[in-house]
Amino acid sequence: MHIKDLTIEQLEEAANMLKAIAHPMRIAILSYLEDGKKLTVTEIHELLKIEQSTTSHHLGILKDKGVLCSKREGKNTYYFLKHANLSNIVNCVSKCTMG
Amino acid sequence: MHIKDLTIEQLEEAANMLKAIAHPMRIAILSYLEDGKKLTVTEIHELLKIEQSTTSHHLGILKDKGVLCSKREGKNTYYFLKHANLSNIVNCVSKCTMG
DNA sequence: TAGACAAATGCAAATATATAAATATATTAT
DNA sequence: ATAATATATTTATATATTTGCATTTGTCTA
Repeated sequence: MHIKDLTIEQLEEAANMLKAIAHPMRIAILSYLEDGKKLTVTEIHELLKIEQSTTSHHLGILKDKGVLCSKREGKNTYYFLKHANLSNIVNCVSKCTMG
Repeated sequence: MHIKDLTIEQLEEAANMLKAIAHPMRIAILSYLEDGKKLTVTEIHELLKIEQSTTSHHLGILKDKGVLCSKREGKNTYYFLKHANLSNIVNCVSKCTMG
C-alpha cells in the first residue's frame, strides 16, 4: 500500500498526528521520550519550565492523537511514545532546521 | 548536535514546518512530490480536486515554511520538495495510520 | 478520614488557521 | 496592445488552538 492510496480519512488521521506534534513544546516533549523513555507529567513540567496544567494539556493532545501512551503508577502518570519510529519525524524535521 | 539541544527558535522553526505539513491536503500534495517530482499549481489543483486559490494558498504555506521550493517556467510554477528526506515524515506518519 | 501530592478538567481571552469568492498580477501568443 | 492562461493575493467568515487560572479528581500516607 502506498501513501498516494490513502483515503481522506487516513489523510485526516495522519494530519491529526502531525498537528499534535507540530508545536514547539510538544516537539521538545517528544525529544525527551526517545529510546522508550518514560517520564511523568511533573518531570516534563519541570524540564520544560511550563505550567503543570499546560503540560498536562499538551500530553493529553499527544495521547488523544495516538502519539503517546500513558500508564498510571501510584500518584504518577508516565508518558511514553506509542510508536518508536515517531522519533524519526522529530529527528527529520530537526535535521532540516539544524543544518 | 542533538535534538534536545535545539533552541526555542529552532523548536519553533521545526514546529512551523510540521504545522505546514499537518493538513490532509498538504500531506496529499507532498505524497505527489516524492522522488524529486515537480508539479504545477494547476496539476495539483486537478489531482486534488480543490479550488485553484486554495491550492495556491496551500503551496504558499508549504513554501513559506521551508517545505517546498518553486521555480517559474513560463506561465507555470513548478513546486518540489526542498529536502528529499521530508518524504520520510509523510511516510512515517502514514505508516502509523495505515497499520 | 484528613492532608498532601500528582494529574486532569472547565473555562475564558487571545491568537491562529481554513476556506472560498473575488480580484490582481504575470506570462505568453496573436 | 489585447486576450487567454496560470498563479497569487486580498478579504471575510467560520472554526480551532493556546495558555493559565481555578477547580476537581485520583492516589498515597499518616
